[in-house]
Amino acid sequence: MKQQRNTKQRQMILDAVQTRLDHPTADQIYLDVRTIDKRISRGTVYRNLNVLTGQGKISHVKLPQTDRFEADAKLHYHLICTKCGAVCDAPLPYQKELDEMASAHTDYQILRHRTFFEGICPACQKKKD
Amino acid sequence: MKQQRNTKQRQMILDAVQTRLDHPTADQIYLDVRTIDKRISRGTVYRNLNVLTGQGKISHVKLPQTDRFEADAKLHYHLICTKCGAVCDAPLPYQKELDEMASAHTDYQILRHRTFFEGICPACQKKKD
DNA sequence: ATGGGTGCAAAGTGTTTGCAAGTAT
DNA sequence: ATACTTGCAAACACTTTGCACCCAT
Repeated sequence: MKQQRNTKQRQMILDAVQTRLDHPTADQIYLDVRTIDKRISRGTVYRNLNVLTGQGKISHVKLPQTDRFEADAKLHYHLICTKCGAVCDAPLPYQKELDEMASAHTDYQILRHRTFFEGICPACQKKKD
Repeated sequence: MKQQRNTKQRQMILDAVQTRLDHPTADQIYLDVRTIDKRISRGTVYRNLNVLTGQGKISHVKLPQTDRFEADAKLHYHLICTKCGAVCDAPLPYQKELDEMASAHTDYQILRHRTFFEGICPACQKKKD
């Protein structure tokens, strides 16, 4: 694997993800970092989010619409509001038995699974439209 | 809800999805339908795939990269090869208990969940690179 | 010094949309 | 006749990339 350096941009991007408690999109990270260094480019943010994900320092949350990133690298599920798009962690443990079941019944070499729940968040329920 | 018509384009698109045994992308459907009617447009395909999904006649498989569609409208999981992108149905039943668990532990009104397994398909395993 | 990294802008993907003309009901 | 649909092309939203310069090691 190629040697990877520690640039100040990469560090700022990691800090930005770790600072946020939610699930920011790449563009939100870009905007956050830009408040500190207004010369950073979107390309650099995208490239580094991928590098940091590869290093296991952050995780890439693959959802419909727009992908998101978060500091918590442990496997877990997400909840997404189909009205407003809000994303939060799901209060359920990762079901590793599902990977075992899938492995047992297919010839795929199963690595993991990703699950996201679709529903209406409390705020949108109140709007009752 | 607005009245929906039965156009020949819509029917051809539904037929195309039902004819395929795999999980075609919108563009694959477009190409398939084009072999029959070379005047159809991508916009029409996208619009109708959404309409048909809304009618419950087909299902929209939301995966990273490119969304796919399939004739089977029952809830089920998918397997995706991280090397070649191949998609197939997972041999596991939909775990409705997960929806109940999520409902019990959050204030979201849970509608469903989507799960996809990531792994290496048999063909790519043989390539052993 | 050397090769990974950055900024910039252009190019890609995949999908949606405005509009005038067409057509199912 | 009415209003849902279509074809076309332009517009979008998000992400990747080529390139010349820069900088961490």
